[in-house]
Amino acid sequence: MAIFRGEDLEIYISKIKKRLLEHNYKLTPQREATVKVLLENNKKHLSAEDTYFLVKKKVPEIGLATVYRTLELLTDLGLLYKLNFGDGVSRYEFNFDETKHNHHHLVCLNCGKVEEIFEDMLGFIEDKIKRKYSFQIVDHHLVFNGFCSMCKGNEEKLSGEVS
Amino acid sequence: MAIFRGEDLEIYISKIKKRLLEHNYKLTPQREATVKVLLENNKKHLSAEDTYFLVKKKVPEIGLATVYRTLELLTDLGLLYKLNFGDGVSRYEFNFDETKHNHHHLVCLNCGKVEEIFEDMLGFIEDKIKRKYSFQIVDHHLVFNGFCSMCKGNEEKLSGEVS
DNA sequence: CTTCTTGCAAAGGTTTTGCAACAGT
DNA sequence: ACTGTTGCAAAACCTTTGCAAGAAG
Repeated sequence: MAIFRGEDLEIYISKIKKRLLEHNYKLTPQREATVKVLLENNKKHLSAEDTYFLVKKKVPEIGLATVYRTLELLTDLGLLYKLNFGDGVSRYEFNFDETKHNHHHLVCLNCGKVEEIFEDMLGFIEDKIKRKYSFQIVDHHLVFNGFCSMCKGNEEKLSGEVS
Repeated sequence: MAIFRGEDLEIYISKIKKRLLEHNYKLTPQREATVKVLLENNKKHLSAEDTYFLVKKKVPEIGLATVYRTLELLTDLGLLYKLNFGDGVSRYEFNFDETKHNHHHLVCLNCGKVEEIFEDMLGFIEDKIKRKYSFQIVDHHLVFNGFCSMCKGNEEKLSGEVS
């Protein structure tokens, strides 16, 4: 998925505006700035506070609560995906193909880096689950924890640690 | 994985005691009661507070902080697995086979029920990730969101909701 | 003794909410 | 006017931490 800038960004924002209007919500300057920040930094999995500080550069008077409310709104509309990597904060990324959230995350236990991989390898698993458990799958969330290529080899000094 | 009670429970607790002692920790009455509660309710994915109230029945004077500290300790020792279903609290379950966390969760978007499925279907995916991304996998966490067999058919009245 | 452990209370950090003011239609 | 939206501050919420007292070897 390409990074959004320039015209692409404007096109995507107008799509979002349309979607908001369909639900009787407005694309206010605060919301637009938030959306832009999220689109421009989509691979960084921004937290609410990350987003807040970046939006503040565009709209200095914005409040943190507004960012939270915008994130919640966009998530409820299915435009954003709320992620949790276990670090105590929710992180967000755009859900470009709203029907399928077909990528996964590799979270390094040492440096904390989050790498995205864009392969939906779960098709056959989903089919099996649908059949076997009568469960209608809407989305999935797959996280692999381990050691990234840079940190590999350092895990010995970590594995024995107990808090 | 069988539910633990009676003798099985005692055997498992003595294993845990041994593990704690290896790391110079004691199996105090508070810790033992916490472990018992977790073992007796392992399928319920208890939160810290859930656990606290259940432990309080056995050891009324226990404090919430002690439960948190016990959960952290057991998690650090690899005996517990800390789960996050996106509802704002951490939940815990025993990690019986400590080498592999090979089951997944089906979380219903309507009733919130969490169903466990005990199939590790990710072997070939892990192999691919190891090769392609030079990522050393330690664990994985797979959650499917959707509608359980009981709630299927009710999703229409939910899908349009916005907060 | 010495070290680990506990309970309580306080603090920490993230997220939500109440409310009066504001904006757009 | 009416409804949605905002910023601020306060509250709510989960979790962690400081500390003096307690327990165990």
